[in-house]
Amino acid sequence: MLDISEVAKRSGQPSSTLRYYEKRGLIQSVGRRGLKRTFEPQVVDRLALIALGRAAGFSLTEISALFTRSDGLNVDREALLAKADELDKSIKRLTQIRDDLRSSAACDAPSHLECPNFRRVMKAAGKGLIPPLKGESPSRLSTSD
Amino acid sequence: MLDISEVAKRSGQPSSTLRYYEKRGLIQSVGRRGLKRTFEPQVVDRLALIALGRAAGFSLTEISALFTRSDGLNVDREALLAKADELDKSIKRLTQIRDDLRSSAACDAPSHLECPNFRRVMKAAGKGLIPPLKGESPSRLSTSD
DNA sequence: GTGCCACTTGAAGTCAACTTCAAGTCAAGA
DNA sequence: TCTTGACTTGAAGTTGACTTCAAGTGGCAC
Repeated sequence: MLDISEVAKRSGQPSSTLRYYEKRGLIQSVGRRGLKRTFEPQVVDRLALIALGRAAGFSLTEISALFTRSDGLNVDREALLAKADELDKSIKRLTQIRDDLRSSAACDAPSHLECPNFRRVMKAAGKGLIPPLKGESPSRLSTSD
Repeated sequence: MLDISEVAKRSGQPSSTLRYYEKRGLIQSVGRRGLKRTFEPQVVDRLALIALGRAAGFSLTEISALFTRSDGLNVDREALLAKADELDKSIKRLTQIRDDLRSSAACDAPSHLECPNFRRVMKAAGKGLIPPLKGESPSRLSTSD
């Protein structure tokens, strides 16, 4: 049995997060030693699973659903594949945007507005064909914080 | 000259967003017709530019900075390229996660925890080697809303 | 001239995933 | 025995990008 600080250490999550996850039903403590929560070592694997889900872009709500629909450690394979497909779409779109960004930068028209490529991109962006990545900027993705 | 609802129609952004953008200094109205803001048609291009930036993952603050550092329509090419590089990293990471997700789903070990691939993934995720895509889930990326 | 209705405002609310805070508790070491 | 300090709690705060709200205004059709 592990106490919360041990789980925090092993999972890399602060205990505030662990308490939050427990409140959300993502993990369970098995008892108390005095005031302190006690966790089974297994919870560390579960937290790794949650971290993977978050990395793949699952929301905590989606992750709960996965757990509910599964036996607790084995996750719905269908859902995994569906998420992989979603990621594929994201990747394609990001690739497109990246390329557009590069050709916009490379375009030597006097104004970006006169660059045919840029106009096309803007038209697409304006029409919502490139819906924004809401939330945190992807720069976060490349910083290991 | 366009009024706010015309700009909204042409840009696809609700007028609340336009007012918000103006407050943030991302766009400017040129006058009033009575109470109503008046915009130059050019603002539609600017909004398209903003939409592109958002799609590429720039925050509104970053976009302001780009405008400040540029002449208003031509954007800092360096910044564009830097963002493209950032997107490259994001894409690589998402690709990795996607593949991990697929091999986890395909793995026929009795438990995911016994799948060597899955264990590796979880270890990486747990160690923060795959920092989460915070904010909105990428599913948003594939829905054209 | 008068009523409609799209606009105006600042302030407050929303969402997700946490973090921070203030106040309290309790096992354990000196 | 008493202090220490890591834990506990619920509530409130944070961030970014907006949206929603309540109350007010004014051009324009009738």
